[in-house]
Amino acid sequence: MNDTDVVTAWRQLLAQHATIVCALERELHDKHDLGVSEFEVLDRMAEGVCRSPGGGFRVQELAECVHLSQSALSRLIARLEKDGLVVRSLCEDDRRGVYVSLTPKGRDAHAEAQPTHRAVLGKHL
Amino acid sequence: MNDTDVVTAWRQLLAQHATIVCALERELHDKHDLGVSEFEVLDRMAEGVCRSPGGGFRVQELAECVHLSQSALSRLIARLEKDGLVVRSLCEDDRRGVYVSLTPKGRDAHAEAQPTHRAVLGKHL
DNA sequence: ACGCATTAATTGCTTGTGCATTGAATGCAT
DNA sequence: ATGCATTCAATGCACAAGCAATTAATGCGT
Repeated sequence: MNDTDVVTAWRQLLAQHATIVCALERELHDKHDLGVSEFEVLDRMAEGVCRSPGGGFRVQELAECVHLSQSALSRLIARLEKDGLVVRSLCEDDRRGVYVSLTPKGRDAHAEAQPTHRAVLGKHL
Repeated sequence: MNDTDVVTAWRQLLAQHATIVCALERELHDKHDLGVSEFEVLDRMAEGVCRSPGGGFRVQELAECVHLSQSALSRLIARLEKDGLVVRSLCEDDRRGVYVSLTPKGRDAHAEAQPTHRAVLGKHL
């Protein structure tokens, strides 16, 4: 792959990313009052990946899932918690850590938003 | 393409984007004191696309090129101008607008950074 | 048992971004 | 010529993200 091709591919990636993120941001925010990162976190949690043996999700793991820094995730979780979509609980076996879990309300919010999310992706991929 | 495939593709896109942007940000900032968006703008200008007949580049056009809002571009141009990499000049035929042009220093900065940029892309694509 | 490096998460601070607004210039219709 | 909607760029404002420092808990070595 020569330089020109690489740059072309990169720009295509940038363009596609920008288009989709922008569309998702708009739709998710307007219809469900959720940001893209917020939905992505709810989505991972609803799926159950990143689940720790204890039954909750560790902030660190979620951060890696959605490609955010741990500080960004910490605040994102705080926002979700303020809206009642997740709860933080102490984890017994390592009291430095926190378990984050979906509330029923969070599960509902995700279930409502998922079709919108899929629809936007479907349209653009 | 079913839902699962779409989501898989989307996550792959997100992951790739995150990885590359992160790597670029680090390398460009450390070695050339440039952000990714800043470089992208310099790159487009050095290429000469988005060039207006007047000889400069309009803010609006550059904004579309790099997928940023008009206001973000305005401030980005201001940063580049502060560093002496571009200059703003009045455009005669439409005095609402401005022409942005690369300075020799800006051209040099781009020429220095481009290999780094290409190298990172090459490694990840 | 004690210190010390390490790890988890939060918080202070700075910066970049988008939306909405503003100010200036344009051009079109009357 | 005058008014009015439109367009270009800049700015006020709010907010999300990263880095660095902080706090708390863990565990490893001696």
